[in-house]
Amino acid sequence: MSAKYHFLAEQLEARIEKLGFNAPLPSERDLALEYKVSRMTIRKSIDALVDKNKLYRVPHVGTFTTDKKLYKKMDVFLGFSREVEQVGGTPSTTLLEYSLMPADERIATKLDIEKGSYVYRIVRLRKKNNVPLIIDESYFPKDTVPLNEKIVQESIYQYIQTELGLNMVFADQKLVATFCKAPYTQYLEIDEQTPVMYVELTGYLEDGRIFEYSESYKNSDRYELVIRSHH
Amino acid sequence: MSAKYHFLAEQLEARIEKLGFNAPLPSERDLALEYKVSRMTIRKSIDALVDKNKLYRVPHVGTFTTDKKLYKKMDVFLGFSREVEQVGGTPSTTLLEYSLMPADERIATKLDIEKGSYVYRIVRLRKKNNVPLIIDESYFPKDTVPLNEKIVQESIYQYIQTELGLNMVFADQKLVATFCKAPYTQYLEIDEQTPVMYVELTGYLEDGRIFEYSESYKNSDRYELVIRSHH
DNA sequence: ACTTTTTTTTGGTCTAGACAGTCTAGACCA
DNA sequence: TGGTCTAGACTGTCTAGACCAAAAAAAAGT
Repeated sequence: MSAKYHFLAEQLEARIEKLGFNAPLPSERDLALEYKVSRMTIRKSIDALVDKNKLYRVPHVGTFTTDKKLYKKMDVFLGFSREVEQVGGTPSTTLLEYSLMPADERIATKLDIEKGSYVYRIVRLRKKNNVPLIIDESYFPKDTVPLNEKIVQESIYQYIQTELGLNMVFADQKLVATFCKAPYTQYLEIDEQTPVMYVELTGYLEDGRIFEYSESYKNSDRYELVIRSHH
Repeated sequence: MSAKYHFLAEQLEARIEKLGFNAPLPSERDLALEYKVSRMTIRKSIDALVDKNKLYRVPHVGTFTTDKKLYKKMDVFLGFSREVEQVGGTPSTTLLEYSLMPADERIATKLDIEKGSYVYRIVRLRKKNNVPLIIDESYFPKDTVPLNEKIVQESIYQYIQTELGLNMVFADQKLVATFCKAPYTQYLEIDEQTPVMYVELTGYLEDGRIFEYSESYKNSDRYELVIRSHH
């Protein structure tokens, strides 16, 4: 973690924030001089930021900050609260259930763990501006993601990334249009003839372990699911 | 394109194919000697393959070929036919409409082109094993993607990639659960009370141009939409 | 004022070293 | 048998140069 290029990338990222869109970065040679590192090192920092879509290169011309219009973020890994905040709404969550339980056959399979090992089961109602949007049933394996009620009421995703230092790399989502499961219609304030999006999400870590499996019902009248797929 | 590391990456990729899963690659130093390049160069080749999920590194131990079980492909950019073939089904397509027309306000906005410039409108019914799954309304801008009826009846995506040499980099999909639009229920062989997935897809090229906008109704009883999102 | 030529700047690639931190296997010792 | 030390192998990081081709800027010529 004490890698020089990593530190430089953070420095540059802070600098980029102030530059606005499509602003030119100093040349690689100048930056190398300024930070007193070799050009290869500053290049590795820039490479990292290009990967993160913070910068783009134009050969023989220069390196520039990203045009946000084109590459605005749509990130499954933000978590619900940040997602809602990004579009200027006020998120709120009602914790309907929080328990530690042994995984049954089905959940063990979904999380790729031993049957009987402990998992957290979390059921949440998520609202935007007090309008109910989503019901979530989430499962986290205790061995990989040790939780407590305080964390659950804040941001689980942020905890996984910053506190546990785990790298969430991708998520598979299975999407089906259906009707809402019986006990949940009242929470979403819909009737049983309203179509909803049913989504099964499996979240993977860098090393291939699954850190989350969730099933959710999303109110399609009020919530549009937007997903970006990269090639 | 004549970059040495790029060439090496291709050589290595061919080599990897023969190695099987989780097989160790020779050490970076050995590879550098073998191919008569510096270690930094062979590293850049390996980095590229790590990005492509063909290899993974274990610090201080070695570099290994990927475990395919974990990283199987799920690619929006395959197109419907290949997608169905991958799961062992037989795809078929009925071309319901094929026309060249000037873009109206709405379509021009979606494709980010001038109103009135020409677009292809293609409506297709897609089946798997003769079971109707999807109705697609697709729009392609003529300037970017010149089509003809023969191409439409084969694979548009393959044509874009191999014939036109365009690089499709990502697609945004907006997903909503709803009921099927009136004239299409008969094609999908469902009634108007069956929930379907309504998907708006916008496909982007490397340079930011939009090569496709489509609206589709997917029969959720028979077709599960699976999407992988990367961080 | 305009065009052409030359020079400079830029990112892209590549080299041949170097040191640090980690893991393994074998030697050695208690 | 079990613990410790050590030498070697490995990836990760970093350096200080170098050359290339394309773009841009500057200079020169008309």
